[in-house]
Amino acid sequence: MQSEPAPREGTLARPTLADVAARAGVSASTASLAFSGSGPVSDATKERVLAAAAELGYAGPDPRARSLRRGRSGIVGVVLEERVRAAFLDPVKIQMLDGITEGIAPLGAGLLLLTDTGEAGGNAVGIESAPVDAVVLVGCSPRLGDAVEVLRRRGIPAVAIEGAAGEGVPQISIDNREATRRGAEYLRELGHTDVALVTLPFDADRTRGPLTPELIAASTADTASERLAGARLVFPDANGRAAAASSIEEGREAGLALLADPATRPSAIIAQSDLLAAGVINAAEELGIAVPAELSVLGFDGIRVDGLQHDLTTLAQPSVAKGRAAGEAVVQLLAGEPGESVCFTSTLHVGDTTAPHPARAAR
Amino acid sequence: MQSEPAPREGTLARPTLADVAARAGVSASTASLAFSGSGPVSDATKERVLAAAAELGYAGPDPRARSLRRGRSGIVGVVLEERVRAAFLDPVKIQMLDGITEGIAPLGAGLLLLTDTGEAGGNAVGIESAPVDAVVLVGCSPRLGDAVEVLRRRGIPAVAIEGAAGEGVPQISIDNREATRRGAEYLRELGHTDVALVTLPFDADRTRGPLTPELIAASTADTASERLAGARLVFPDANGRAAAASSIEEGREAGLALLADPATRPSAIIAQSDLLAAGVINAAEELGIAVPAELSVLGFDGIRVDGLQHDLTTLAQPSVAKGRAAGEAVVQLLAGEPGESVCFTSTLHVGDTTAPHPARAAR
DNA sequence: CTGTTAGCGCGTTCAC
DNA sequence: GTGAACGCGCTAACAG
Repeated sequence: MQSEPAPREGTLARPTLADVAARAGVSASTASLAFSGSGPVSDATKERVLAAAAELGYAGPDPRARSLRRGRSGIVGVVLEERVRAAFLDPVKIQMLDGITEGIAPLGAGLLLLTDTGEAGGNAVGIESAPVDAVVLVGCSPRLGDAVEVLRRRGIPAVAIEGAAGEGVPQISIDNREATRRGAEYLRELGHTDVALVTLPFDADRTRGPLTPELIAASTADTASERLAGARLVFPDANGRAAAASSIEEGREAGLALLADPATRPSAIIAQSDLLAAGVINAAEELGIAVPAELSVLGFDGIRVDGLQHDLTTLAQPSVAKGRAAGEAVVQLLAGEPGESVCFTSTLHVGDTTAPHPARAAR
Repeated sequence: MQSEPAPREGTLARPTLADVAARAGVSASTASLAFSGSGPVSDATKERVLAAAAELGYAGPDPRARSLRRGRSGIVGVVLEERVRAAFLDPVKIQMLDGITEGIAPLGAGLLLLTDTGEAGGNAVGIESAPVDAVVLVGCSPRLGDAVEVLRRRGIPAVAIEGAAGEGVPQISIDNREATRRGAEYLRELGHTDVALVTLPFDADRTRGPLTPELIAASTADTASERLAGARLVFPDANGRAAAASSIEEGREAGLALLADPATRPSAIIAQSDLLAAGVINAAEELGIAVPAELSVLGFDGIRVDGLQHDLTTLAQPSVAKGRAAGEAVVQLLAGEPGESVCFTSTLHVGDTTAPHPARAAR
């Protein structure tokens, strides 16, 4: 072994732990302990090692070698069912991500963004080859089953948020159906009988348009289906429109469609997200319909819609807590524990976008 | 060495490539080639290996070992200067992230979210210990210099978006000063002379309030400073307020403060982001000030502000392209090439939020 | 086309 | 408290 390996391509050969150890006059294992700090090393030795490292420009142990040796990479994967841009347009997802970050904080792990779209061709790092210690599956997708199977084979623990999971996969969810039912009941108590729905997309194609039985039957989106079912528990004949995404603009379009004709105009609208609700409110204001005097609007999520000047009546779900619970489940799984499934309860927040039915209020 | 290592805790020992090779009756390297597909392997052998893998429940090569051997992890780090939630509230950042994803697509690499906040205590995976092949630094921060130094020592190539970088670090930026100057000139051509500013935060504390010389002097935010400088090239005396973040709500507050007093009310406001501009418009509408008839508003970014019913006059910057360029620079660096710095040009998009100065229009 | 030989850089036994 | 050896699981060279 040469003491001075030839630098290649003008780049100085990066020093390795062994180099540092040699420079400090100690053995490699001692140097290792000096860095990981987990073993008994005299302060003097430790200092000498650190000094040697500084002189050589050694930047610490190679994470790749470390993770091979330790069997852990210190990375948690987050699998989104859409492309990054789409996922992060949804405030709820962002909050969940933030919650996940909190939940896995004790791990000190990084978050690796993964999508289940398409296949990881070639040597791409997909769900089947990512150097992750665990994975959080966000949102239910048809191919989620495959993902779980791959992970099971790889022995990588997984947690699912809002999606049918599988054996040994803790599930973090909320009471979509029951919550929506409660919201709908509140509207009924206010005297509303003629209620329309603006739903989240039901399928991967994000079909926009009227709520047809076919569309509903072909649903691959649990969340949309469950919230719809909850609403129909109270208003069995409620109809409406499916949006192509959860956004203010989509809500506005659906709102315009539902409110344009005074003859068929509902007295209340149940939107499956706050962004959609905000859009519906915008639409109403454009049409000169007063909210909540002439139209009640119910949202879902409990986010603060940036720029909306209403206090939305909504079913507030604990998005951050959901993420945190998922993160904590990851921590449990990595500790060899079973990993706790949690179903959170959404709470009806009564704001200023709902009011008694106009006819009743007029009495 | 035992041929049957004791399975621990009821978990079957995960098969390794060697196990598969043995089962298939080939050598380990052959099995390796069968998986990576990069070498000459007969179809028959390949099939046999794959079959053996399937029987054993082998899920493919261990990414940790693979990355140690190859010297590449297939992961690109994205360093955000804020916590995840804050960063992803900014549409521009999300678009950039999406662009980065596109840019590094040829690598098939995953995106690892990193923040430069605090230190990665213990064995946490921070910028100084993340198993990444390259890094994109997003946004300029005071400690960005440290980050670059750490990466240099580790030999990890870096690209900086909107931030002073350093030797060998390609920089992706836009013409903040010049673009704002053009926007300001457009306002001057419309006859405006009394122009107020709503800026992005100048420091890490995100101080909200009047634009004082002290605040500006202590700026650690290039973007805010440059855009300010550009505006003052045209309106040297322009004053205004710094927002604590780029959001509609912050814009609204600043707007209310600037517009409340009719005596000092400007005829135009230059906002340093579209979200801030949208907030200013909301504030104006609340105060019964017509946009653009009584107040012109200029934004920056060129994003579609969800829910805003105006076509904002703004300086459209190519956010996605910026991200893509950063991604491409990463690809170049990893290929051993120098990595190209790019400074994009923003274009003035004239929408319906700017109009001639009221006095001139009245003529 | 396939097998053999060496490590990648580190962490972890053990002895001393 | 420290040193010596071994191997994590895989793959890049070569030899056959």
